[in-house]
Amino acid sequence: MDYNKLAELLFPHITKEPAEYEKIYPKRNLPANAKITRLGPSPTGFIHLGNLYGAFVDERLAHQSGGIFYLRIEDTDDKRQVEGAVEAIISSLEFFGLTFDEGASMEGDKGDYGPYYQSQRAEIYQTYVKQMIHRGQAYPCFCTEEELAEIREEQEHLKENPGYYGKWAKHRNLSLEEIKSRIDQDQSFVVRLRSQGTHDCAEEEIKMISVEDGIRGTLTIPENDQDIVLLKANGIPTYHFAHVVDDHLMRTTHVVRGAEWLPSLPIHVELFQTLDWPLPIYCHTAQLMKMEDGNKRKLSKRKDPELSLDYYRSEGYHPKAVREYLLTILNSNYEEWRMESPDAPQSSFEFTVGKMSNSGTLFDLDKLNDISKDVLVKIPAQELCQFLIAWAKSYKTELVDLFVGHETYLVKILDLGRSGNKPRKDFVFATQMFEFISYFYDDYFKREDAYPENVSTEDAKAILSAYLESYDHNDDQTQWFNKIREIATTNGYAAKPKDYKKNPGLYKGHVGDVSTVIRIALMGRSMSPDIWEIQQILGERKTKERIHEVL
RNA sequence: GGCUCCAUGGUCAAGCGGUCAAGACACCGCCCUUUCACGGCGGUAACCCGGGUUCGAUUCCCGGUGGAGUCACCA
Repeated sequence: MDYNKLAELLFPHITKEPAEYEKIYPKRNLPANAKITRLGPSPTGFIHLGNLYGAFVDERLAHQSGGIFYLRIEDTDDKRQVEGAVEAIISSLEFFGLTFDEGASMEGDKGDYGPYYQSQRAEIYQTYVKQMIHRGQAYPCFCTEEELAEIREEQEHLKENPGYYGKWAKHRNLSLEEIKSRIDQDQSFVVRLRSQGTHDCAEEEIKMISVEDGIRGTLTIPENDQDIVLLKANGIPTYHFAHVVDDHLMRTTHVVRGAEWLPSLPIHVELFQTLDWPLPIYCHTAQLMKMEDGNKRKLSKRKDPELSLDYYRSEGYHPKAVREYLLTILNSNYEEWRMESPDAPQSSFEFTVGKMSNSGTLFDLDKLNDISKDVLVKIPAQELCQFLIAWAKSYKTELVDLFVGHETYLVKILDLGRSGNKPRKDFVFATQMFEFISYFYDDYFKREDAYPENVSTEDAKAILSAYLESYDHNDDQTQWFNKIREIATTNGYAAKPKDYKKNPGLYKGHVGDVSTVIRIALMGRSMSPDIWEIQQILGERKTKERIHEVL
């Protein structure tokens, strides 16, 4: 077989030599230990927490080492393109604090190793494919979908491994004439790898290969024997081939990807070897799991829309909280570090791939919420106010007028009980925050809770009218509370909870019950920060009004 | 089904041949307290099973079992 002729027959339009690309995309001029990582999303526009989790690893590895983190769009599947998806991905990641040094961006490609859209790199891939054909490392395959299905059926019948390999690879050894005639008939073809591996032997002879994984250590896997598709009929490469060519030419040093790629690692290893390129360091991350029917399951794009990044954005989780959570599940020593350095910026933590867990991590909303509380309590009210406004503008437009123009009011509310050495940790995410402070806004104020059981309706009225009567907006907190004690006493409630505990028979309840009545009249619920402070913000008129309403 | 990965409390997760087997979340109790939080103290709760190796295995090896992933002209 004259491979030279074959290569020309198949790719007459390709005139460049691989060496030219090597020159255009030289080794990067960076310090020896600088890591080059990339995120390669397919533009379905959907990106979930699991993607962010992986992206974080990329970002940390690159930026901690003075390397490069770039964005490459893996749009080799034309059936799955979604309009505006790239923008959505970029803005999502940006929101959560992930920035790229290079690659696809809102303003177009950035950097010297582009184009960064795989769909625009057809000529590059074909150049390498042509070279492989020329060397006898690849060949055209004209099998139709039906033929492939037949092969599979027969393999299933014979209980052999499915796939296109060895003796099943029907077009592996077509003659040049045969190929020529099929081309003349305009038959479409794919280009396949002529795999050097063979499983067509006794089990113990199957060659195993070892790969050092950054997270998992030494991986021992059987070598590849599949004649996988390199180039699809439309001239666009499959993921496997695009990955190898791109990560080589873009000089990626660390390939971070989910564990679902582990089974195809042998393919990639063979490709790198065939092309005689050094292997990048693979880091196969554990999958983020979800509990379903008592079993853990990998997060899925289709099945778990509630785990899309947009879900967290719309619920109003603060990006810093999400990052903090991700970091704690990403590196087992992060939490410990955080306890020792509660105020250090996240970026000063030294992230290491070796500290990553390699079993699936269950996504834990409780934990996220808890972490979120700790994160939010440290954010100044002023900043929280801006955060709430930005959130409302995107996801809750009816609240915008409530906030904008009344920032001072909002800031006061958000700052309630947060000073001192035991600040309240009431806030978790925007939706919840607004719910929590909603009683400050008449349109959203509602009375939900009932008076305590030990307080009769008559007593409640008596307490409230006495409260209204003695109310002086200028009282300081102590004066105000002394009045409450008086009201408690005159109505048969203990002025101090301890008195009540000592002699429960002497009282109907204690001062706490009295304040609860007032609290419910004012806020509509039995849980809230300090009543006096709330009244100061609410103002005298509104305070009195609300008491009046229930009398 | 083949292949691969994984296996410590409900969840996340330290551990790397000898520990009373950390810690965090959740849960429960107590304290603080005018409510709810916050905070403090305490509590319930774990090494999948069976063989080895060893003076000694959660830790190393083998075999089960269980879970997950993957077997496309999708990534």
